[in-house]
Amino acid sequence: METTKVVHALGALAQEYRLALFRLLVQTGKTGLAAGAIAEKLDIPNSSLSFHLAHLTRAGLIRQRRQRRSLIYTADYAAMTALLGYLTDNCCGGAACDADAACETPEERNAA
Amino acid sequence: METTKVVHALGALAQEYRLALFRLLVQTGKTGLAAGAIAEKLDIPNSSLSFHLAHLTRAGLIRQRRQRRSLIYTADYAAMTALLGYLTDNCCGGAACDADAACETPEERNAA
DNA sequence: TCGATATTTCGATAATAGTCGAATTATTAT
DNA sequence: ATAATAATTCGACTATTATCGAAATATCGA
Repeated sequence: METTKVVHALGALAQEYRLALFRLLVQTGKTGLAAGAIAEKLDIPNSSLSFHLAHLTRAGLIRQRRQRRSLIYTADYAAMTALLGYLTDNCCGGAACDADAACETPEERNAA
Repeated sequence: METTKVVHALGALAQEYRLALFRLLVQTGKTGLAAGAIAEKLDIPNSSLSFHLAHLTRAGLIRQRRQRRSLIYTADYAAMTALLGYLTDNCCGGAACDADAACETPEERNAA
């Protein structure tokens, strides 16, 4: 993953609404959610949501498909895996940030 | 790690110079680098670098210490580990993005 | 203390990001 | 075809980000 893509992906997630939106889609899984349903869940105007959806799409983190009148959005897990891969490979390296630490369970992480 | 902090950390890394800067500090390890040395390596004016250093510091990703006349900057590995922990816990979940995938070696990741 | 060195802060400017109502486009049901 | 529904694009605005020279601050050596 080249750094330009990484910067775009990080920028796409670096906003409250977009991070919440992406988490929502990750939780929802491959069935995805329609734009309208997302706008309702996040309590945000449609036009604002469109802006953020476009941002995440440009960054390659989410995908769009049509289902009847609705546009369904889903998280692109592969893109997220690639981003995490880049970060662990290039932005980690200290003793506290090696492969084992990255693979701790959430419980182990909280205990640290 | 609360989402506000996550957003700030992601935003701090979501810029070419800052990502390069953070990677540089990660590579350098706990000995760190003086601001001047960083400016030289990244070929960026001192005042611009200061702006980016402040940004990363505010986000809690780097630390500063004084050594004679120089300010030495180091990566905060724990902060990065916490960020990666949040992302793997909250922004992953699909079959292609589970704990095993996150713990693949770089070689395994490239092969996928 | 005085000059030299290291870095930050200030100030001005250009560019980008975020917000949201209104208008527009696309799709479907009747 | 036409009305209803779903979502995007447009436009106008405000706020934040990025850039960099010049001035200010802090530390050290002689």
